[in-house]
Amino acid sequence: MISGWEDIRAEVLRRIRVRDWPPGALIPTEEDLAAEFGVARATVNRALRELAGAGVLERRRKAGTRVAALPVRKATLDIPVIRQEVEARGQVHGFRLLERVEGVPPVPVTSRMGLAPGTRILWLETLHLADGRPFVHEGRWLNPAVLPVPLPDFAAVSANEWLVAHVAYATGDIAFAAEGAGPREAAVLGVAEGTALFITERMTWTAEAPITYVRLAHAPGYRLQTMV
Amino acid sequence: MISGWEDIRAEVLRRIRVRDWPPGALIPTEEDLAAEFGVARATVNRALRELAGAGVLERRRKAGTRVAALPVRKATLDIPVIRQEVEARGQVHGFRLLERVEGVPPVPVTSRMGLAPGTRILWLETLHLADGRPFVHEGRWLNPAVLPVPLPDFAAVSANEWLVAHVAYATGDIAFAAEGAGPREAAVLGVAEGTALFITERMTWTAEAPITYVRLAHAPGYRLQTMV
DNA sequence: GCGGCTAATATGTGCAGACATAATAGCCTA
DNA sequence: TAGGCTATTATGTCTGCACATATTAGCCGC
Repeated sequence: MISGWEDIRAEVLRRIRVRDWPPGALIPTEEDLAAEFGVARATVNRALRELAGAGVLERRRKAGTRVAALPVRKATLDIPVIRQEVEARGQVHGFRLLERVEGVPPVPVTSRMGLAPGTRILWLETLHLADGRPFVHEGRWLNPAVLPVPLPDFAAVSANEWLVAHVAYATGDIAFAAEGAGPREAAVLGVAEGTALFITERMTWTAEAPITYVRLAHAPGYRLQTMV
Repeated sequence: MISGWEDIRAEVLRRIRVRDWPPGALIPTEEDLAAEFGVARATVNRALRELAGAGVLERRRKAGTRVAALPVRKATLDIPVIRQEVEARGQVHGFRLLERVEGVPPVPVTSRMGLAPGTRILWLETLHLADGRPFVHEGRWLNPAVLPVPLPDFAAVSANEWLVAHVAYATGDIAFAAEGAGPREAAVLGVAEGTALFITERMTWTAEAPITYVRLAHAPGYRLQTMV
């Protein structure tokens, strides 16, 4: 017996998968489906809206709902705090603050952060450990102009966790790439120079000003995984 | 004037960002908010549900809704078909089928696909081009047992696009990693051996049987980007 | 036949009310 | 005091109705 929007979502997905409704096909209207399943239109709407959000359906007013021809798979990733990530593997998290200085970031960073050239901001370099072994090398530029004072001792509290607890973040973007280890990363992570490393880059903003730019270089073997 | 669930979502987000409601804090109940904004509870529910889905709020029955203390950023990635990805850059997509043979995949692949050891399946090796230059090296194991016959000429039509159009996919998972280029990848992509490459691995299943396992090795410079 | 206006239509969103469900807080008993 | 049961409560979901909005199909005039 079908009832509830999750049942309807499952049934619609089943019909798409067994090709009752092949890619590109127009499916019945919400009203028709509601009548067929014996539920209210709002319930069908909820189910179809979810499937459209997942990229399985394409909906347009008046035009109707059709099965996505080239399903742009929308994968959702959980980007946890590093400590949680390590602990989720059953390992013990630790970190060492390697450097804390003020300076002028390189041009690509200033431009991406939208800072005036020559602005001096805070640089933190941290090595995260899992069970005592190098896990991630973190390089972070922090804009002190938007931070509450006093700043903590970043050797005792991870910058990431202090920020989420004390700064009103707004938006950001994340990028992933693969790069060969530079001399500094190689030395800190204990790998040969040029070793392929998984890189995560994050920019965070308040409504107006940049908060922080982070570059994470993950130790070899790191994988970012998703379920679709 | 606030009305409509998107306005409410924005207002709640604003209060979180300006720390009216700091991380970990309990926010008013749906009923209270509905009264405050002069809307129906369903409207508030829609707004709060969206924010919970984005990882900004945590909701539990009876316990109420609280601002996520460690916001597990949920990033959504669009995983398009390679042709679309190339065309979105304003480049011309092309591809060359390098190899098509039947064989027994290596053990890690058979086990991940859940195939009996020794099963012979189809292997396709393809090089995707953007404006004529190497873009992605694709290695693909295909389970012919679940494919409709006749199989097409994969030199003329990309395996990926033929599959989405002709096979009832069901689920899959995606993983990203960084690896040094092997001899084959280096030769095909025109880079030095050991060059850091961005790797995408995809497994696709019908309800019961594995369909395909793909490994994509992206040419240097590739970035996977997200907006949060 | 062509261009533009209009009416029809499917989805988007809203409301008020209802019942379901999970999880806590507090009570009651041993 | 500890343990378990129960009432309470906030969210989860559903219904039936209504109106808004985008977009298409078709009509109409030229």
